Amino acid sequence: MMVQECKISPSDSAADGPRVACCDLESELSVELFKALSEPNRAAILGTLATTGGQRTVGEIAECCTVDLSVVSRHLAVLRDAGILEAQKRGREVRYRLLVKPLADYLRRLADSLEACCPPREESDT
Amino acid sequence: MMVQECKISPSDSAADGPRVACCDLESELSVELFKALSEPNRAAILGTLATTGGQRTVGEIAECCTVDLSVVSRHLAVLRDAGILEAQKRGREVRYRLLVKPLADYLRRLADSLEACCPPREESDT
DNA sequence: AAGATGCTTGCATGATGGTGCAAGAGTGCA
DNA sequence: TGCACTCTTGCACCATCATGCAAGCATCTT
Repeated sequence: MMVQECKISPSDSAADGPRVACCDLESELSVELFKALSEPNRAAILGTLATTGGQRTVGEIAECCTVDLSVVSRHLAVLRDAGILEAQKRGREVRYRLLVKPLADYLRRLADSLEACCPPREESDT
Repeated sequence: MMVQECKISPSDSAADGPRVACCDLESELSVELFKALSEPNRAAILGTLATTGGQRTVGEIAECCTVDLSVVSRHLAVLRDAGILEAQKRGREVRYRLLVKPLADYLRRLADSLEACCPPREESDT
């Protein structure tokens, strides 16, 4: 709740090239990130920030769900601490922005790690 | 807990080609999948199944964490209902297998949907 | 048939987490 | 300085969930 650092590790795979070792998987698995995405209202918030794009104030974001604004504020903090959102204070307002690239990169890196561990078997994997 | 169907929708993006619409994002966001991955022991189970590869019995999988075997059995059911694992009963044993390809495809599809909504801005996204 | 093995399920318990309300902190305006 | 506005935080409540133990179910062995 208090940690500011980005929980999604910077895409070192890009620096190291496309090679992904098998043992990387467990370290890649960000339980906190998944936990952040595992709540319906937080998913709605993420969807809102993705579709509207750019920065949005807490009040604007809160329109996407029926819960109290304080609840939305807390959800935003969770997403921010997970490294998915970035907060920027301007005057009284706090504008949140979805960190699209880091999140998308993380998802792809995780997919790569998975398949690096277990090469897909076309005949059995559905 | 009881549902057998795969919660990860079959990769229709592959059928429709690389085009991903923005409004797809919310439907792509599988809260149940993320919830399944948001528990440390389940993440360990997934890591074990990924690194060892192939099918593993419940007893074998249970060695990866310190909790009771019944707990592991329940975690496996959650992962199976989320569409990540496949169970196959053989005699007394039940062998679980990680569905690598569907999971990896889902993660990449989600990444594509995200960037389809919000084209990455190189100057601001870290 | 009887017992052993492998796994699942019912039940109770403790921990975690989402929620609303009220209060607080920070900022802008008159 | 006082007030309105925006957001965060403390607190209490309730729901969900992870866990261990015991019992149950299915299968294999003798």
